[in-house]
Amino acid sequence: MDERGRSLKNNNMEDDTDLKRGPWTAEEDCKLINYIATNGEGRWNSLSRCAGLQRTGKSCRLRWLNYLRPDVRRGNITLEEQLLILELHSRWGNRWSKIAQYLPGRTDNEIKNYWRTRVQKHAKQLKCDVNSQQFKDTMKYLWMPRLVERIQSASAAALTTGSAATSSCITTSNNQFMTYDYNMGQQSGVMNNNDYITPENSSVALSPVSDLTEYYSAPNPNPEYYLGQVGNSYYPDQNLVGPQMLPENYFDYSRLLDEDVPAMQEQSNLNWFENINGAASSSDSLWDIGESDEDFWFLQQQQQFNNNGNF
DNA sequence: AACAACGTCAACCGCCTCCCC
DNA sequence: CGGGGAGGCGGTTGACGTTGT
Repeated sequence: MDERGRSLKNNNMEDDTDLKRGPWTAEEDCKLINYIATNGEGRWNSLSRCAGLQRTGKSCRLRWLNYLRPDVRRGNITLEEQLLILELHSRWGNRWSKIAQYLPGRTDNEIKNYWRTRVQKHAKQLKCDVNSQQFKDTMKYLWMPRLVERIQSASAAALTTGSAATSSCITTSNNQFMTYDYNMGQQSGVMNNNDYITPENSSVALSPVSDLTEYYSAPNPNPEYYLGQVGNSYYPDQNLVGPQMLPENYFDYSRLLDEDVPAMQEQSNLNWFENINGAASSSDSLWDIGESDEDFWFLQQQQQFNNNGNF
């Protein structure tokens, strides 16, 4: 037992002096993987014993679900995923496991961590409570449209390079993306994550401070108008930017229904989101919400809101 | 170079629900 | 029906890495 494990509190299990806690070793991982590969998962307490692991059943379950499962996705939360998390959280609040159902390969823990580290950080910067109406409005009318704008810009950039309309991407285990041609039904190329679009190499200019008037010159006072009532959410004036402007395989998450989940889960091995809009998944550190220019942008917009009483 | 502050995320805790006997 | 075990969930912690001073 390591120092960390030794220092942790007893969790009220029956005589658990032999139970190990703290970080998992490669050997333990190996035991767990091999056992589940042979016998399947479930019955975690007996699984732990039979696999020769000195861990609680809960610990085994958590390690498997959050880390060792073959379809667990690792790495940056994409723009689409960020948008979906914001949208679903606005509907369901901290129902992390429910939200995670809509993000194949992502765990509730990962989404929860994302929310706490990124989203709550913004609330803190804006000096408002993450559950306040003010912050919800900021998300709904600023952050989410901004994400949509960035997704679109990335898609448009990909279109000009001829890679997005009929192709999608599948993440490989070594952090490469196979472009996949729907029409041809075959792998059409491989590129490294680093090849993805960034503000530096994009052929489409993306202003660091977006022009909100393009979308929001006359905001509809009814929030439902932006949340699922229009074909594609967040585009109140479809003459300006509407569904017809979007790539044909762009995902309209306003259509998400509970019954979609099983089918989405079936697709999880193909990394569903990258399939929807591969090039827009260029969510590296330069594009992620949370970078300093984005922070500045939000603060600026928030200040404007405070002055005018609207966006 | 050293230290502090901050961010990330794996892992744990405690409570709740479900299900079996 | 109810007691108890197992599993699931949301909240929290703390080690470790990164960034700033």
